[in-house]
Amino acid sequence: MKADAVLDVAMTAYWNSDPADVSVNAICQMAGISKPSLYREFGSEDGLMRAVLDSYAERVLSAIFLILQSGEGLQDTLDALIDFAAADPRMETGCLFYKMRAGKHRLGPQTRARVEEIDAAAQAVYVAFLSSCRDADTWPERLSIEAGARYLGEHLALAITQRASGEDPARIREMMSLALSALTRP
Amino acid sequence: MKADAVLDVAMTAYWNSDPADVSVNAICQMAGISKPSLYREFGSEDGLMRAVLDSYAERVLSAIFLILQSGEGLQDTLDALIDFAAADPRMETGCLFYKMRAGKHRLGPQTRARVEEIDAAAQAVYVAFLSSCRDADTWPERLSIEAGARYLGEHLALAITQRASGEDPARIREMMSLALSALTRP
DNA sequence: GATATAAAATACCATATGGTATAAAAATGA
DNA sequence: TCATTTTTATACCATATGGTATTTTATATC
Repeated sequence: MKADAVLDVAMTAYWNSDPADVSVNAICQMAGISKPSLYREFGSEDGLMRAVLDSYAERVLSAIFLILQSGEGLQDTLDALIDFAAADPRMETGCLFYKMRAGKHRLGPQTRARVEEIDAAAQAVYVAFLSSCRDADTWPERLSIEAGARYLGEHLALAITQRASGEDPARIREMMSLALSALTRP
Repeated sequence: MKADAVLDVAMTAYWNSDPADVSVNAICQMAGISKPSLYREFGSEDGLMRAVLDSYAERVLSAIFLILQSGEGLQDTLDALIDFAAADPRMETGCLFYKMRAGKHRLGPQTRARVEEIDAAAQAVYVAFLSSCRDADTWPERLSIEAGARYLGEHLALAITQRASGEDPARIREMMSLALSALTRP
């Protein structure tokens, strides 16, 4: 059994339920490998989670960053983000990164550090996006780019997290549209 | 040791960290009672949590409902809510109810049922509040009262949850103000 | 004061967790 | 073909969990 296959199994398991609710034993069983094999490959549960998060980041989070860098103007890009959060099938069971972030205190040191790195990277991407294409006419006065970026990030997380809890996509779309309209209304 | 004192100890423990991270053993130790005593009083961990949630609801959640029923107009009441979420010292470590709701799948049946009851009650209170004092001029067109109520509830939860994770109160206030401005802007 | 009764504390059980030592098996070398 | 080394799997360990049976302690009654 190759390490990539184990990573895949662990990722879908963590992703479909919650990292805190999936044990190492369960992953070994699902992947059909023994615990010593897993520990030789990843060192610890923390090491496994960190590897899963890395793999997840480049396979999924990059999709969000791509939307932000495609650059079709503020309103269109926000609409694309809303589409992604409320309708993309990949987010049907939520976002593994947000799940990890929500239970950050339960993570091991490696995984927690990666979560914080990714969080900072995402914030930087939001800032770059907003400063590249915000419209001075519709942007709220006295709202800094940084604050707008945090606002955007929080609402993306909120929408996708609601997705994981089975909320109606139409409602999620309505909520997120309403929230983000604060960034494009004069 | 009286049952009320145990309830108090359990409530602050659950509240300051997270219901999922506090064991029955730890509560017994903190309260200075034995496990059999606790189990005789509350039957199970689920029973204890349900009792704690009931006690919490009448001691804390009622404060939110009071703000909504005091009726000073839409904008003023929303400001009072923002104040409560971002600055009230009782919310410094977050809201126990929201913590339970966020980890709903980890709760026992009694507690989970209570969480859903309280959730529905809160939504009803928001609806009553909004329909009593919304201003047809500033209320967004094509936004139902129910959707507005959900929006309000979600942002209250978001703000208080951010409070629990140590976010800067000033930032929380800024975010929540921005979000709720969607309900009072023409 | 002796005894019956209610309360509480200790000790315990079954289970699950993350993690590892040891025994079995397979592959590799001669 | 036999010996050596490396990989794999079984069995195990220490710990923590929710929950109880049993023993000890205190209380009340006679």
